[in-house]
Amino acid sequence: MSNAPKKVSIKDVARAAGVSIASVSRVINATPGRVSAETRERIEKAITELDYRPNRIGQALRGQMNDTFALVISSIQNNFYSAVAWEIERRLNDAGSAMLIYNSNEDPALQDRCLGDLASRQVSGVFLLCAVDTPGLQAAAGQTPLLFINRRVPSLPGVPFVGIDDKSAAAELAGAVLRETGGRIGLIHGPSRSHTSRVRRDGFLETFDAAGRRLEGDSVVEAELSMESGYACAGQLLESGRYAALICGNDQIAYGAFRRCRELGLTVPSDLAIYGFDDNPLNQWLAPWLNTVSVPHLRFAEAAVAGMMKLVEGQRPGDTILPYDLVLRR
Amino acid sequence: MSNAPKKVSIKDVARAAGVSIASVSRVINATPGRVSAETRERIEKAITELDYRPNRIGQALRGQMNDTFALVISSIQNNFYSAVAWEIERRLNDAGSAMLIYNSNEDPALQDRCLGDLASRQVSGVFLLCAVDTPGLQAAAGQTPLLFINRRVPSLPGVPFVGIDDKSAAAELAGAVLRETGGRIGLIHGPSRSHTSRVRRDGFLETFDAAGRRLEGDSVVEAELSMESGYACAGQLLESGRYAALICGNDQIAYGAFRRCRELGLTVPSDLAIYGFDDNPLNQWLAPWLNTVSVPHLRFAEAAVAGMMKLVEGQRPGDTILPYDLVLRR
DNA sequence: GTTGACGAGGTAAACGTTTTCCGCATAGCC
DNA sequence: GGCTATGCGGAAAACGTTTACCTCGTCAAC
Repeated sequence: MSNAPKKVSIKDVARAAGVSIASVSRVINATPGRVSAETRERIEKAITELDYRPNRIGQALRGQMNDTFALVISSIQNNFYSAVAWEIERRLNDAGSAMLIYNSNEDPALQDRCLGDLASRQVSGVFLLCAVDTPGLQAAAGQTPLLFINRRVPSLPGVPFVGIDDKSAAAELAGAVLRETGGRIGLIHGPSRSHTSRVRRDGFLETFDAAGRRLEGDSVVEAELSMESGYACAGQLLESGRYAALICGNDQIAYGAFRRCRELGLTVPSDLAIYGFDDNPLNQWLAPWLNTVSVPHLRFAEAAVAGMMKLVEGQRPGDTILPYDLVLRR
Repeated sequence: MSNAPKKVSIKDVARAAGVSIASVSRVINATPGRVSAETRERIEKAITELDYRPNRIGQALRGQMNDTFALVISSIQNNFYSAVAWEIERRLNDAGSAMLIYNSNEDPALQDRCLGDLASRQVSGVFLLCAVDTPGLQAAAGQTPLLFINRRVPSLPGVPFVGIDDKSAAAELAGAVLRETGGRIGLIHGPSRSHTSRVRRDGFLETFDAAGRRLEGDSVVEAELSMESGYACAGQLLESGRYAALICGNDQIAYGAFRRCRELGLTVPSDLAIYGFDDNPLNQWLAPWLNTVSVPHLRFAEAAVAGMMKLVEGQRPGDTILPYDLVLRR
């Protein structure tokens, strides 16, 4: 404890090697052709002997850069988001960068607090895993490289986006529902505040309309993207009658619906089929009853990191629309 | 994009208010009795007008402190760990701090890479959510405030710990198993490399011994703390005979075992009961069949943050042993 | 022998803060 | 009026880097 061994700085290395700090810096940064082989060797020896590691704070202050990224996630409970977050972390770490993490909880004020905090930390870039449109977001857009994942904010078309074609995925899932059931269909979609949720909802509804099986108004309800809300909305729906299938705006909502069905004595999927969206990696272990759209979270992370790297180099990457898969479990 | 509006620094505020940067700093830090009310007011006006926020990098460089903490988590897949992590993040954010996150994946080399990276980032403290004993950990212990959560490292008794009494929890759970089943019992415990896993295993085995129902050697297998490993080990166990109950080292293992049972045509819990450990918050939604020990993840986070705050203030908080609950679902 | 180029390495400024030290008034005291 | 105490505020050093600029040899070319 206490008497911490003094941190070793570039000065100590310079002194140990008998050179100036400039030369040490040149060795660290592998500046080409500025230091002789013999001096370089001496410095490297001193570095390993002292176990010196350049202080990132000093580097950041001087170079305005940080090798630190931030990820703002809108729902800590959503395991699909977690999975994406972790994959991003892994890739950033492999690249020698670190990741700050913030939860915005879909709350505009909280999101802005996060973004403000970030600004004062000089991060190199920010991943937004489902952002909401706020003044703070608009302000941040001019200051820091931003990248949207899974949900875009229409008022910021210049910010690159990584996601899937939600509309067509929703339409395909709706097609599968139509094929597999002739009974009554319920829809619990996400909040219309979210662009992605709106697009999915429209994909579902338009497909049903086109097939001549328009959903009645009381078969469609709006939920938050949470298990609790799915539970509540499923209860509301199911007390007004029998359903053959429930389509949910994402897997979290589906989990809530599942619990409600169980409590009502309904067996899934024999009494009623449940459809979700995202394909949480946990599903194959715990939710074999869930039909869903598999969104490739690994490729999300990959594309997001690649896009961010371009961004920090000053390029302007385009949007990345990834393929998805229908997962129909019986 | 590009032409980013120049960041506003303390100098700009000083110029705008017609004072020196020292005075601005005094206002920011609320240094008592060093600046007159009228000057303070002028400075505060300039601050809000320019929307100035002190640069944390500069502050960190000067003050050797960062208001940034790190959390190293050993398994990204474990939702219980995620839940704890998120609760810590929330509390740190409320306190105006940020959280860097790292995944060690139970890999000693990866953990040491994380700790090395952390050292160069001058973090204020590190939460270790299930650490493994490595040279890098020993080195970090002298440099930075450390706090163990859920798993201690016996060779570092000086580092505070937040957790439960795993031995007695395991014994209680084993007692419940004995009470509820007269059939054959299998145990899939965690890796003996982990102190916590060893303690839990001993708690189980000693209770069975004491009750005169010693488990035969082939009813006990060692798994990693993952669903995949639980799946594999459950397969190994179940091919050697029928079991009335399977006790798993944690919930992740139990999920894997559940999937194996399902694939073997066994119904849980009527054909066979499954017992886990941790009580992942998801269980109440997706795993109503799972008996487990409920570890209070909110209080973990609370105690961990409180302990860390003491640590950064130079105090030496003691270990925190929290209460647990048996969750027996029928 | 003078010049120029080039290679190696040092000096010092700059990044944005905090904090120590100092100076300048004003006020209070004799 | 001279003295000190006090309150306010500025100057500058320091934190650990990077990098633009400079200096000093050495060597080749004329």
